[in-house]
Parts: sequence; C-alpha cells; structure tokens
Amino acid sequence: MPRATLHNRQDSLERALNLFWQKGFHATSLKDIEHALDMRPGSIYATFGSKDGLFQEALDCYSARSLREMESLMASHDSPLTALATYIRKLGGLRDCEVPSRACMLAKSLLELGEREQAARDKVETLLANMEARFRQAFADARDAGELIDPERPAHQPERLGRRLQAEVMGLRAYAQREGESEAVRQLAEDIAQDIEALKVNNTN
Amino acid sequence: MPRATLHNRQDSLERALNLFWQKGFHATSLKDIEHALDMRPGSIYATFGSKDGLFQEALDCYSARSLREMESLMASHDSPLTALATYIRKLGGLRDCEVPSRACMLAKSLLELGEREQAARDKVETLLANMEARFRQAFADARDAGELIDPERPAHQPERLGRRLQAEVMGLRAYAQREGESEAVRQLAEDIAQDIEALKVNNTN
DNA sequence: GCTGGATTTGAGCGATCATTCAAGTTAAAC
DNA sequence: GTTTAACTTGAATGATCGCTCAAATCCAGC
Repeated sequence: MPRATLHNRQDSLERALNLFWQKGFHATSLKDIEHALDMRPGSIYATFGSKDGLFQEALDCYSARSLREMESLMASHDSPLTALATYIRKLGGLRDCEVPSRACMLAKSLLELGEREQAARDKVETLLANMEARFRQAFADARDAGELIDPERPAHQPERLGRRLQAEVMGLRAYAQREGESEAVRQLAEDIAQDIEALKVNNTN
Repeated sequence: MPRATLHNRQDSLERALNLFWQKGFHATSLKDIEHALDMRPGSIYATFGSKDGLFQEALDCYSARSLREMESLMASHDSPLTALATYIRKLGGLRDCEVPSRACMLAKSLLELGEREQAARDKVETLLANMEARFRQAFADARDAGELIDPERPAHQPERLGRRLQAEVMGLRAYAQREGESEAVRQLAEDIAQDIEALKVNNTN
C-alpha cells in the first residue's frame, strides 16, 4: 500500500463548501476549486469524481454541521421553544459574523440549481426535508412537554409550526444577505423569536 | 429614418425575464437568449449593451410588474391588512401556477449574484428596498386608519411589520420552490395570512 | 427607383469552461 | 535498494462562454 493521500478529505470538503456557499455552484469554477483546495484537476477528479460530486458532498457537510449545531442547542436548553427562540436570535447576529454567506446554503442552492443539476437538487430537497423534520420534532417535544399554549389550534400543530419555522429561517437569512443595517436583521430576528415564545404557556410577553 | 426596429423592446424584455427568472443569471447563456428572443447576438448587444445590461432591465421589468400588481391589490381592498392577507394567500397557490419560478426573482438574484455582478446586485438591493417600502406604507396606512390592534407595540411599528412581511414573502416563496405537496404551501401561506389578520382590531380569529 | 442610414446577421474572436490521461512522483512493503 | 501501486501532476481536449464587427438587409424619404 504505497503512498498515503496528501490531502485530508474532510478539510478539502470544508474548503469547497466555503467556496460554493459564497459563490454558488455555477459561479464557482474548477480554477477556484484548484486554488482553494491546493489540488490539481486530476487529484480533484480522482477524489470526488466531478464538480457536481464535490458539490453534493459539500452539501452533506453543510447539512451535517447545521444539524449538529441544532442538536447541541436543543440539548443545552430545557425548553424546546426557548431553544428555538435562541436559534433565531443567533441568526439575528449574522450580519456581524464572518461567514461565506449569510444565506442558507440549502436555500441558495434550491433557488439556483436547475434541471441540469437534478441529482444535486434532489439532495437539497432531502436535506431540507431533514431540517424541517428536526424543527417539527422540536415543536412536538414542546407539545408533549405541555409547553404549547394552544396545542389544539390547527396552526399550532408541530407539522405546521415546523414548516413555518423553516420558511422563516430561509426568509430571515435571505433578508440578512442584503446590505442594510445589521440592526434591522437583529430586530427582524427578535420579532420572529418573540412569536415563537408567544406559543409558550406562562409566557410573560 | 430608414428601417423600423423589428422587435418590440418590452416583449423582448418579458421573454428575457422569464428566462432569467427560471434559470438564473449564470445558467442562462447567450444561446438561450438568442433562441428566446429570436434575435442574433449583434441585435441583442446593439439593443441591450450586454448580458448584464439585459438582466438589469429584466429586473426592472419584474419589479415594476410586482409593484403594479401590489398597487392594484391594495386599491381593490378597503382594508390594507385584508389586502396583505389576500396577497399572501395568493402566493399560497403558487404551486399550481405556471410561472418561470415560484421563488421571488429578486430574492433569487440576491442570493446568486456575486461581486463580479456588482451593478446588478446594487439594482436588486434598490428594488428590494422599494418593495419593502411599499409593504411598510401599507402597514402605515393600516395604522393611520386605526386598523392596528396595538400600534404602540414595538414589533407592530410599520417599519418592523414591513420588514417582517418581506422576509416572510421571501421565505414562503423559497419554500414554494420545493417539490413537496402544494397543500403544504397553501397551509403555510394561510398561517402567515392569519398572523397578519391577527394584527387587526375586531378580528374574529 | 434610388439612396442613406438604421437595423440585423452570423461567422468568428479569445477566453474560459469542466474534464481527461499519460507521465511523473512518492512512500510503504519486502 | 528495489519494487510496486496509489497518488499527483499539468498540458491538452473539445465545448461553450460572452462578445465583436464587417457585411448584408431593409425601408422611409426624395
């Protein structure tokens, strides 16, 4: 078994993710990738198969990281609703963070990819569905813990709340992509967070 | 004054808009444009200057149309809040419409465009700000008409409600871009619409 | 019918695209 | 030290990119 691989796969994926996340799939050229990964075309193709394959693995990378952060946040709060409100408020600080893009990578890809990248599109759909399912689970946990103020109301069913939250996150992060004042994004996040807290019993707002 | 122009400018712009809206800026090639407009490169460049210039004019076209529809909707309702709720519910039917894309063209462009298309990005920012201003105005009208149930609440100031609505629309339409059941999009829109109606005095929900 | 200038054409520009592959390099195994 | 096979290289591929421009086309005005 001669010669160990020079590059760490996970590290390469993170670099590729940052690039795709910032520039999008179409605007990212193999030249960009070669430079970011410090790899030559042959190595890239030997390792990842194609630009599309690399992109899909980067998507997995992004999704896994997002779910991990979500899980960690949920674990550190007793109340699911408080955890979700915290999640949103953290997004309110996006404008001051150094990230490849303030927009959600999955939402960005969902809007960009066309029929010619069908496989990647399917992957995006799946990963978004996973994320939505995790949101739904959080609301179901809140309901089971008796935290929901009006669990009978149709709009307050976990399925609808989870869907709504996913849409709110996509909207908030798309809004954060704009070049306005960071305070506007913070206020927007605060308003959304308060709506989540308003679902809570014994809520003092 | 010899030879009248063969193609109608507005019609060409609409065709270009449909194309850009569906495929995005980068994925739309000049070949695509030549075919859609039934024009040869020389004519296209003589008329619109560049692919970027054509894109920006298409953006104007889209924005003007959106504002026009908005204006017409506002004019046909006595209550601004009811008009906005109607606006959202109409978006809930997006999955059953035949449109180039269910996503908002401005949001899609905001997420796609990079530094290399700075001029177009600036245009997107401006047009989004216009749209947000129109939403804000609608809420200000509601407040001035005594329609807002709690006009003193910070989160219910027109500035914040307008911002929030723009984010909700971007989120809803991004969600509608997914390939799920159209009923899910309809429910999501309904939940958002009801939150708008909940801002109203004498609201029966 | 002729003429002049606006409009349109389409071959072709250099650049860049994603991708391939034969050759070169490397280090573990013996 | 030699062998060996996995890994890496980078020039080259054909396709396609946005764009240009000289020539052809067209029609209002005379």
